[in-house]
Amino acid sequence: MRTEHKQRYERMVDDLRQKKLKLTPQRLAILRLFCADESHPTAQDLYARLRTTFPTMSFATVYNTLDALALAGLSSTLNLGGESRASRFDPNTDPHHHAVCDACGSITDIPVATPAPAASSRDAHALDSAAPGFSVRAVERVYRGLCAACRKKRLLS
Amino acid sequence: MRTEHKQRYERMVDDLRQKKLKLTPQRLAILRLFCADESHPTAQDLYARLRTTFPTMSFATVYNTLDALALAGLSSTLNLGGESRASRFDPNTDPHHHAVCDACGSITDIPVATPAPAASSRDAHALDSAAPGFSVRAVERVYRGLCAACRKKRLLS
DNA sequence: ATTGCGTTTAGAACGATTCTAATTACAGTT
DNA sequence: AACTGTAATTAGAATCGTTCTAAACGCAAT
Ligand SMILES: [Mn+2]
Ligand SMILES: [Mn+2]
Ligand SMILES: [Zn+2]
Ligand SMILES: [Zn+2]
Repeated sequence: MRTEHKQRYERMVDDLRQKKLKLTPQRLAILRLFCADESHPTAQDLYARLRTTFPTMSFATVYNTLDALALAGLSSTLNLGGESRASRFDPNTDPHHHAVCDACGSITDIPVATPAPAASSRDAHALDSAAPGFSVRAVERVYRGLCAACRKKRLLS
Repeated sequence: MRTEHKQRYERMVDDLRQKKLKLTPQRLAILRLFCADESHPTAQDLYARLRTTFPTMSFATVYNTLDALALAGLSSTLNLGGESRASRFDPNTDPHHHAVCDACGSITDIPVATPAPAASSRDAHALDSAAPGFSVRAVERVYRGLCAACRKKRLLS
């Protein structure tokens, strides 16, 4: 998986260059951290980690850089509610779903299963009768429940 | 559909009574408005409408009442991001999905299609290999795209 | 009618995000 | 290597949505 992250980083840097955006040390530091982060971090998460090696880093810069990536389609934003209402940022551009643990809040990527034609036509029908003429651009799916670790903990108590 | 809303209202009032919560005029006004609202209103939306007929109503009361309903499982909360980051409240307790318009932000309920066993087992497998041991409590699905009205507008321009 | 305690209220506090205006520094030019 | 235009960074203020607080109120049981 290291190569995958490397590729992500390259794509991000290329995009900044191509858009004539400046390759500042702040941006590169954010990119290095973000491209390898599977945890769906909040802006706070990233800021806190960046601060240790980059004490002058500002919040606005974190948000600005994530915005630039989002504009390029290289990052997306998740709003999952729950404890903290903070947005979570996702460097994984492959279409995928999310499993969110009710107890610990961990977010896991779930690759999309190629859907059976019968099922997807049934879904399409349900959609079309409830929202006629709606044209779908994307479908998001969130599984809510308990991750393996939290389920184990719950059984012990 | 009027009867359905009436039933919702009755269930909400019954629940307050059963929980020994007081049937204040504020709560009843919120319930009357909310039980018949298919638009997934924000707290602001409800507050603004309540204020016209109930000028002393406070924000805290709106939130408190929605919390009480949520605790009873009679209301749920949606965090869809986008323009406003405000939570949307949903009095529809049937399991259902949502179609959200990118342009106008409208949210439409989509009943769940009874899934084909083949498809759901494929999904289960994808979930289990990416998040082994995760126990699912609920699945949320959001269709993003353009509603019929906004698509029409887009074609004209 | 009395009264206790749950409820409402206005406004302050809070967390997350965006904006502002002054400073800094990248990258292209000389 | 120095210069320079302009984009980016910074700290802090502002804003938005939501929750908290403490005092006043009023439902409902007696
Ligand atoms: Mn993800
Ligand atoms: Mn709904
Ligand atoms: Zn967990
Ligand atoms: Zn629309």
